Order: sequence, then structure tokens, then C-alpha cells
Amino acid sequence: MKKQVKTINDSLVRIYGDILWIEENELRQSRFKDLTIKDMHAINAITMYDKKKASQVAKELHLTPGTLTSTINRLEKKDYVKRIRSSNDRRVIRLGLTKKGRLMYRAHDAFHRMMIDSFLKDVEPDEIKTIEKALRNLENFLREHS
Amino acid sequence: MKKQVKTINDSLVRIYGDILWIEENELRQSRFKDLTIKDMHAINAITMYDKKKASQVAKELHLTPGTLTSTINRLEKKDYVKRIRSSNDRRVIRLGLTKKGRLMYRAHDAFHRMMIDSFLKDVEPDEIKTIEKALRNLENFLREHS
DNA sequence: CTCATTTATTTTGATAATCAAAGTATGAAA
DNA sequence: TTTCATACTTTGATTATCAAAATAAATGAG
Repeated sequence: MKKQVKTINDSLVRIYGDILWIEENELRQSRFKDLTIKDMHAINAITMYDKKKASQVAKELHLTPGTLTSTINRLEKKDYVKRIRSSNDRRVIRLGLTKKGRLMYRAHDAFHRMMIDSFLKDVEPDEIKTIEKALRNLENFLREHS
Repeated sequence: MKKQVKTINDSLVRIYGDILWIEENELRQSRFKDLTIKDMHAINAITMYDKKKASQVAKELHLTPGTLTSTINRLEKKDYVKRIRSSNDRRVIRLGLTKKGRLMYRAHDAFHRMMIDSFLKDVEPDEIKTIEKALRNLENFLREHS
């Protein structure tokens, strides 16, 4: 592997491992210690904004429907997430966050904002364009491989 | 969250989830279908090059010693990894890859190289400097939070 | 309208990965 | 030596996960 490419690759691999681990630790020390990192990412995917269908969320998280059901059961029991049965189509479950869920969502979002702010420290506006281009490249690559 | 920051954040979150999922699928279709993605990342951390101590690898992967032991047991049984007991200090286990393990390592590396190549498509040399700077920023941020 | 088919979710049963804590073996130091 | 520290392994329990079967609701062909 070309040296520069290898450096960037190793850096990305390290970063992703570390982010998960740090998030897990911060979570354990926070008021939300009844959640695992997977729970947190499920809450993040559900979001405060839409009322997504269960199947949409499963797809985004690359989980089977059955696994999502049990995730939602857990999060509903702990009062982070609520099921809303659709009245148009009574097979469909839409998902929303409770007050506690929204608190968690904002806390997690704040951590990510800090992270991205530091990522972009001393990066000029036109340089940000470069980064956005590279991320788009990567997303296209991944789309081709799905 | 500021719009640009949110876009970059969402992109990174999506990319991370997708990479894991794609790697998992590629693995299942490859000649290495007896491995899970966690196995693959353990092989990647062990590397072809050094003879790292078990405890070093555990640390890099953020696994407890016990979990690493069982990972190594699994990978040794499947003939990807070998234990080498250090003769200086007979408590220490050093880890190496078998021929099959090195094959797997190279295959995984090739996928990552393709990924990074596409990430850097149309990115000029001086723009790469920007990306390296941003990644260093992020690594520093993560180090502060460990 | 009614039965067959499709769709959305849930349930079930089994398996992987993980951790904390206790155990074992070796080395280092007093 | 005896004691303490270090490196790894074992044990027992828990959690997340999947595939496949089950349920329940909507849709569509006749």
C-alpha cells in the first residue's frame, strides 16, 4: 500500500475504533448508563425529527426486523422510545423519542458536534469543500459496493 | 447543529455503518466465510509485520484480555493465527499470522486500499495535506477524551 | 366480496461476542 | 525465599444478533 494511503487508512481505522470506545465510556459515566452504545445509535437513527417506520430504521442500522423489534422493546421499557401505530396502515409502527430519549439524543449530538468542530479546526472554508468532496467520493464507492 | 457540520457528521456516521456492513457481506461471499468481521479486524490488528504481544492487540482493539484469549483460540483453531510463546518472558504470548492469515490480511488490505483510493479521487496533493490535518485534529481530540 | 398473496412486524430458538472476576504461571524485588 | 506484580486463561453470565416461523393487516385477482 502506498505510504500516504496507508497512513490515512490506519488513521481512519484507529479513529473509528476509538470513537466507539470513547462514546461507550462517556455513556457509562453519564446519567444514561442504562444504555449501551448500540442503544444510543438506535436512538440517534430514530431521531427527534421524523416519525420513521420501524423498517426504515432497521435498514439504516443494517439490522434484521427481529433484532430491531427487540431493540425497540428494550428502549421502550426504559422509556427512551415510543411506538406509534400508524392509523393509515395498521401494520406499520412509527417510532418516536420520549422526553428522556430527546435528552439523550441532544447529548449525543453535542458530543458529535464537538468532535466535528475539532475535526475542522484550522480548516479553511474552501478546504472544507475538499473534505466534503472526499466524503462524497467515499459514499459513492460504498454505494457501488452495496 | 450548524448545517455544514451536521452534513459532515451524518456522512461520517453513515459511512462507518456502511463500511462495516459491506465488509461483512464481502466476507460472507469470499473464500474466508468462516470469519466474522470481528475476526477480520483482529487479524488486521495482529498484522503481517510485527509479532505483537497479546496484550498490545487487546488494547488496540479495546478488548479485555479474556475476550482476546477467546478470539485467538477461535482464530488459531481455524488456522489464521498462531501463538508464539516468548522465550525471554514465558508469560508473554506473541501473535503471528499463518499463511492463510496472511492471505486474509492482504485481501482485507486490498479492499481498504480501493476504498482510500476512491476517497482521494480527484483530490490534489495539497488537498491531501488538508485531509491529513483534519484527521490529526480528530485523533488529538480523541486522545484528549480517552 | 373473498380468498390468495404480499407486506410489516413480532416471536422463537440458537449462536457469537463480550465482560468481570477468579485462577494459573511466571518474573521481579525485598 | 516469600511476596507482589504481570500476562494470560478460565469461568459463568449477559447481550446482541440472526434465520425462520408466526401473526396481523392490506391489496388484488377473479
